[in-house]
Amino acid sequence: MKSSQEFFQQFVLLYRSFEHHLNDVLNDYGLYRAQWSILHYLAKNESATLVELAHYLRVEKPTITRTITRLENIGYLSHVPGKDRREKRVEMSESGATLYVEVRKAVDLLEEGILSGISVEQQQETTRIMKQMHHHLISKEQPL
Amino acid sequence: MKSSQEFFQQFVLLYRSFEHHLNDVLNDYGLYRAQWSILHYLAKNESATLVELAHYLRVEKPTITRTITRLENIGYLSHVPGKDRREKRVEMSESGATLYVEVRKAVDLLEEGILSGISVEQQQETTRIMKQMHHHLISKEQPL
DNA sequence: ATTTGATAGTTACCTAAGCTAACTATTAGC
DNA sequence: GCTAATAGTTAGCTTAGGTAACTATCAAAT
Repeated sequence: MKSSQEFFQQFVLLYRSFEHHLNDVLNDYGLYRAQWSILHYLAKNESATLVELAHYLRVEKPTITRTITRLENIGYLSHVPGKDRREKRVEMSESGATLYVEVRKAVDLLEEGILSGISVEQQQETTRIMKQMHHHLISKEQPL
Repeated sequence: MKSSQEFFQQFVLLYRSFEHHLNDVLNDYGLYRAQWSILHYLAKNESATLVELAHYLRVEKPTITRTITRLENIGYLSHVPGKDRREKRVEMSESGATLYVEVRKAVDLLEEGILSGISVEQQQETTRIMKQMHHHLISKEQPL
């Protein structure tokens, strides 16, 4: 079998298993994957507009709107006023930030468990390769 | 940021981009990801029962039932009679197999494009690492 | 041989999370 | 100022996952 086939077969299986376990962790806190990915972004980037999130996560705007609405309803987000009144800029609220650090611990535990036995060098090398692959995919979408 | 966090952030982003492009390819043939993963399994394993597929893909039985039903309706699967009359063993029909080789070409093209510039050795090493990670996840689920 | 328990699959139903199409409200460019 | 483009929303569809409860068949123990 082609090494590319083996690669992606393993890649997909691993992703599905990972998503499964991640969901188990998140559900303990009443969260879902899509919500978590937004909180994660806001933890690393302070604030974001919906379009920014849509681009980053590579989903359409209505998908983001819905997830944001849910996070707002729970009270994990707050608005950041800006001068462009079309856009809606959000950041984590205090309770959102509090929850994030808590869940982050549990997710770190899961992730580090999965990576146990794999050296930091190998992790970084693999991350680098994945970035390269991601870049190949992005450049296919050029006509944005 | 922890290297595990960077790893999984990249991992998830890459997966989502990949799934997106894979879907684009599959849709040209009227297929979806879940259907494709079953055809892929049957291409590598000749035949399978629903439970076998559920275990491999790590989803529940009703999910498999539905996807199999769809593939049957399109005519890509046929039954393999066996002595245990509880189980339903399926394989690809002729038209399923024909479609598979066709789609396989397109998917190979996509996958090889994504992996371009990454040596076969690196691909294999990364596959090995992913297998190791997958194994960590599986062993967490021991009580099966 | 019969009963009991496990296993394979199905049915019905719920939910998350993606999508498109069509819309409003702003802003930017000419 | 008018027109284009951009940000976001609403409505509605679909895939694909999940549980709970069920039937049919088989295996094992008594």
